[in-house]
Amino acid sequence: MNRHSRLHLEPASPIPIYLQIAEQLRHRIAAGTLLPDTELPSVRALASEHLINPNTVARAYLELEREGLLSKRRGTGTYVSTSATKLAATYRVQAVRDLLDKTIAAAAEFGLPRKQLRQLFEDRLSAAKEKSA
Amino acid sequence: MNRHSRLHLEPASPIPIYLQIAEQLRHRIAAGTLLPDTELPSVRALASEHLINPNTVARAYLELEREGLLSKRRGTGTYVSTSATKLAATYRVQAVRDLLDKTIAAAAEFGLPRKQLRQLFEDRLSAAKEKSA
DNA sequence: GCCACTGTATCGCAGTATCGATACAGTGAA
DNA sequence: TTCACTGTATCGATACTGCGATACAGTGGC
Repeated sequence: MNRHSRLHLEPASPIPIYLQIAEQLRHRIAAGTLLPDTELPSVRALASEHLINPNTVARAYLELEREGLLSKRRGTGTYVSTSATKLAATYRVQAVRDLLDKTIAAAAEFGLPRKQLRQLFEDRLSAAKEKSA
Repeated sequence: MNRHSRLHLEPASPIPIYLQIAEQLRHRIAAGTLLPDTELPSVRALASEHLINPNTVARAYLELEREGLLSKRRGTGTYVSTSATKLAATYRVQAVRDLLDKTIAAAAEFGLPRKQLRQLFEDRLSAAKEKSA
């Protein structure tokens, strides 16, 4: 089994643990840190490492399996699926697309002109740039 | 009491009733359909009209009071506050701003280049335009 | 076959949120 | 003061969610 750097889990967070796990694995897959066909830690191994329940890990794995990022074989283990890297990227683009649609819908719904929405978008983009710099 | 067109409530919706009420009132206030200083239906009146509990209406009113859109006087009634129209508008702009920030953060977090994000934004904007046309 | 490892299914507990029933409290006109 | 109207506070039923304990089931090396 490969060496994985520990996940960063916050039990006190309002975000459920299984979603924290899923998101961090998704991120690593998209970033190429977790390569296709890599074997993941067993649900028990990851669970005991983080002092949580194996089912909680299983639930995270299930999420990612549904997204096509992981493939599981009972009795054998859980693996990053072959096409995962590309999939994870498109999955994340889709997430951004959804957020954009939601934003645009919210703006349209109360009659914010397209021009102002564009302006706002550019504003926030610069604001984000400032912060990161 | 003024004549208000009925709210459209869906008890089966996953969105809580009190939020449905709040959102629709917010919308009417921002749109100028509900003018400042207008008296709203009493919690009991609105509740019995929609066959729900007065407390559910009260909770919606409470939300809007916190946002400064309504002002309540026990024993007297609930009124659209004087500066509500402007407030509601800024409230909604803020909502869009928050969504934009969330979107930009999501894009940045997995390294989507600004250029592509802009492209995506324009894409979705046109897509929305198509749909509305 | 045996055994130690995989993932999975079932059950129950605890925390939380929505909403209703009901009782409480303030206001103002008669 | 009285009464009919306002909003408010309290309590409980119900549903849902996250997650743990525990038992079940498949796989492969010995």
